[in-house]
Amino acid sequence: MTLSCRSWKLTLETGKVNSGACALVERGKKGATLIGHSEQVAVSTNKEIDSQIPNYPSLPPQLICQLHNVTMHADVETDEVYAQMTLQPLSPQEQKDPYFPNDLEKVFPPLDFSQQPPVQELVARDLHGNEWKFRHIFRGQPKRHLLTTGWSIFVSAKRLVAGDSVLFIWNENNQLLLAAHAAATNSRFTIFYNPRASPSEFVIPLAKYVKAVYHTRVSVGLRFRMLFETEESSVRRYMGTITGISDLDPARWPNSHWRSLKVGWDESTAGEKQPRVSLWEIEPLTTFPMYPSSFPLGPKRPWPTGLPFFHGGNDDISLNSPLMRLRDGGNPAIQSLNFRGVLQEMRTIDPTKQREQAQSQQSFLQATQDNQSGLFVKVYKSDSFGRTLDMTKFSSYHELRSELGCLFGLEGQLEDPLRSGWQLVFVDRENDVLLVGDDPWQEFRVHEVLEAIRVEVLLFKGLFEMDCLNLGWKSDGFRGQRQSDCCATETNIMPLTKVIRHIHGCLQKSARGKSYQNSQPCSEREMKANRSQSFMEMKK
Amino acid sequence: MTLSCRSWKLTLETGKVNSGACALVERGKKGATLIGHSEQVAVSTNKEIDSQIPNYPSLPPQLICQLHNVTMHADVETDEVYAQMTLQPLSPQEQKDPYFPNDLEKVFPPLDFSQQPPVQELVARDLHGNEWKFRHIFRGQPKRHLLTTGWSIFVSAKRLVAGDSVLFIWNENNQLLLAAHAAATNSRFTIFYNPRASPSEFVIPLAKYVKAVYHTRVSVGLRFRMLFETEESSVRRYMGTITGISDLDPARWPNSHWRSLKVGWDESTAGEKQPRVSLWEIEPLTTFPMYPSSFPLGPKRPWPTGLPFFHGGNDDISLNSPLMRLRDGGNPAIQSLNFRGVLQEMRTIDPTKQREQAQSQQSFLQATQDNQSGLFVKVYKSDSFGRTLDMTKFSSYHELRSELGCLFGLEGQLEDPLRSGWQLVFVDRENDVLLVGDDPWQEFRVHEVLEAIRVEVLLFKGLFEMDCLNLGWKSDGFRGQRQSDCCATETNIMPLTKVIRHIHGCLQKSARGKSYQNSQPCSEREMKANRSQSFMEMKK
DNA sequence: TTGTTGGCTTCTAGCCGACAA
DNA sequence: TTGTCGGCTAGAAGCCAACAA
Repeated sequence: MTLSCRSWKLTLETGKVNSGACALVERGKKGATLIGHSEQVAVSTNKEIDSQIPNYPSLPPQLICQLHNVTMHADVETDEVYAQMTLQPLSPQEQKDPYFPNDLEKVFPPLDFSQQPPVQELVARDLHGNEWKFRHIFRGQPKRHLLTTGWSIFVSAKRLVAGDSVLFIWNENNQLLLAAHAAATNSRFTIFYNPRASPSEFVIPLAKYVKAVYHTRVSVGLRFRMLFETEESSVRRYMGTITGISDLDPARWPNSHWRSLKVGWDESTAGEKQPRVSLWEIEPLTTFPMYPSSFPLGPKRPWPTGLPFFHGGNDDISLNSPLMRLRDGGNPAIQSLNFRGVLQEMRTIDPTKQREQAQSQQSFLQATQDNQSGLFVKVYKSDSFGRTLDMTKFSSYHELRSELGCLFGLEGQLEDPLRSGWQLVFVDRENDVLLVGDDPWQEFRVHEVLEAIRVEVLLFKGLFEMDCLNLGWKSDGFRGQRQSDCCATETNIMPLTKVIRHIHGCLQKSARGKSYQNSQPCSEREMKANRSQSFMEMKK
Repeated sequence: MTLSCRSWKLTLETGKVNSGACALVERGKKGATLIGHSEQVAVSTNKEIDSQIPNYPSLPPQLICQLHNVTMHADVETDEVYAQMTLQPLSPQEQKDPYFPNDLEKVFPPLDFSQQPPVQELVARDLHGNEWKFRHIFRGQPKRHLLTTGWSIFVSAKRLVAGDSVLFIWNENNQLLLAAHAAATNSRFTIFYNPRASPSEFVIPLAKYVKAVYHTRVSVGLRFRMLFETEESSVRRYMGTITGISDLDPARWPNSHWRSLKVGWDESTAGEKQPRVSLWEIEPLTTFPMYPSSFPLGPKRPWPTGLPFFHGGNDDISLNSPLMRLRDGGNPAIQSLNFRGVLQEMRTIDPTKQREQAQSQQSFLQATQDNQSGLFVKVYKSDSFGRTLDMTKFSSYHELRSELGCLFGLEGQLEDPLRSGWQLVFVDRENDVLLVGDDPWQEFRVHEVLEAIRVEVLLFKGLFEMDCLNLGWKSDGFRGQRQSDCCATETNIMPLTKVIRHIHGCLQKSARGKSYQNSQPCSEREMKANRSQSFMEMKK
């Protein structure tokens, strides 16, 4: 279940799961993978008791969860029906789903290989911002990454932050490198949902979410239909037009698809209808490019923006809109990237500055369009200052690359990105990172550059540490139980282009996957056996 | 500062304390001991961001804290001024205050003295309900109580629940035995207060609180004055009448004095005034029995109901009203007890049952009053079922005791409570536990029994383990620092009557007190010195 | 009465490559 | 490729009575 974690009232499950009527089975069967979103029940109902919503500062906008249980309740005072749901974040293994790429990115901070063996202190952070330190070492035969020290403290303290099975690892530049979904024991949480308090659909199947978010192109002006249940439980269709696309709460929950569409309704009677809806609630009237369901998965797949693994949600740079713009299929290169890590490394400008820049750039573009003298964009090299470039001067990618190479002292290197490591990319107004060169030049110049106001062309050479850490929980830390090292997969240091190809490759081998298994705690009995054995040996 | 912990927006203080203007200095100087209360800012302001209020299930309604810092801020959007306060729970030592009895009760679960030395696993719980296990042993020369094992885990994990410096220890009957206020390091927390959002005074001096709560008799019908600040910052008096006394939120915060008075206002212009106020906000017009300030503290002092140490707040039985009913002074016996531990041992009935019982009893009393045939009350012995008793049959306490002794097989024992350990008490509708026998019989029979609907007479023989545990924090758990045992004072096992006399004694020696000192963490330097020393010795 | 110390023991937690699945 | 094991070690954590304040 993917949760757009707006304002869940999270309560830790204290005991056994209740059984009861499952009113939400129609939308997603118990045990099925679902997507859920929430409103602030408290604010809507003005009920004191509902407003005790904890604030997890680093909670990402999406968590992939499984629905375990739904029970229905009625408010004693108002008789309003509400649902209680038990959710459990999915492990990476469980997230293997035809709709998602299987291989989630695996990232480590860079190791100093001059040491033998290479060791580092790995600092991870949980949803509450607590720091957890682990010793990360690269040793063994064959060589492997191990997290040794740190588990016992983490495990013994973990019960205090029950519900936390996610660790985030950041590098020194505050980039999110890794999110380790650990085993789901003790991580269930319960949600209370009052359907009257939230105008939008609350729980929907994951399939519906994925189809809407990744396989539907929406844009301002798009006409759509939307179903509403009437008071008499019958269904009616209302027509409307998309008037805007933006995060409902960009500051707190950037990248949440939850009610990201501003809409206008055709009928005046629909005046009370909510002014914002979610992608999956509407039926677009133009059947614009959607993936045919028979279409093979693989290269044509865009990088899934909504994945929780790249949205820590606790830094300043927001990905304003997560909507993927799909291109024509068949192109083997992945053209659209929305990779927070990349993004952050490329833009170390603080938000205020960024906003100012966007504004000045907007007026600048406005001006240039008025006098038709040129089409200026700013270009940046990742380690130097930006420059202004008139796009009308160029008639091909080659010319552009050549000029940029001169400007930044990278003569020739842009022509061979795979070897040089320098890759020309641009960031559109939706903060998607796109490779320069895949679209025909004219289309790129006119469409891509003109379309967006905040187009920026960037030169980028980034090193990325990849591969997903396979973190299982350690044993439960009971006395006498053994704490063994935790093994993790290898760190790959590679330039952006390789990252892209790597992602590409990952998408292709979608069906195959590694096994994510949690370490089994050693039983008390076994431990005792071990002890008496060594005792016997000593006596000999 | 005593906090009626309604719905603080608690945020952990991450860094240094801000300095700034202290607008609240008029009401309580920085550093002074104050009492604060809060409303749900979120509900009042309808602001989403304010409603993220964590729910601490076991947070008692009062915490005694000290105000460290107040800074004023203004909301960026609305320009509303709000205050940020840094609070710190007081240690037992710091709580020594002329208004409070100095000797807080010291309680341990019973030790099995057949073992030599007696050892037990002590389970404590913090405000979040997390369990902490310690090894409790009684050894040394002279014998003393020590908590040995358990500190390192607690200390290393404590950072996760910063702000928690209170541990509660319960016995197997779910009685609160002990609340250990540990040293305040790392336990500061910050409160944001929006005065516009809460109609009631937010921060008031502790003295004002104590005077209002413990030394003022209020009752329904009482006329009072109350000051209001007008828009022009001048002051006006409004008149009103108390129309009810009840907890604002009996379920979540029983025993909070926060806005416990329902009031009606005289002037129609006062219509917008809040319908509930707190005790300390009003000036009663009848100067009904209040302690003259020169009156010696001691025997006449009722057991302070509002003390945090007996209100864990996380069980089902609520002390519905905390208002003390004061009797005439000069009687050396403490007549009013509101001792959660006592109460719980005596009433193991679950709340639903209790409610049913109260209802049936109500109708029963109604019926008997109609036909005037008797005055029936239920009597209970702590280890057997209740029986119904007609109070009109008795003409003296002696007859009542005699009959009860027969009923429960305690012939003669009720006459000598100090020796037998059996004490006749009753619980009034405010759940106060009162000794039977201190009022004249007629007054008792008519006034006490008839006054309340839910009068219950109980026989009680309870063993209480007393004396306050002197728990200091261990050193901060840094590697290389020594974790030494924690010493605690002795366990006293005594019957209820002795408990009462003990409390009595405690109240008398109000000024004298034991020292509650926290253990000082061993410094890194000292530790190193120690090590090198022993290393040198080894070399010799 | 109680905090601290020295000296001691216990044993967790950690470390490591081997090995097998 | 990765989970677990045996064997090992360092050092934290614990234990205790003595002592001093």
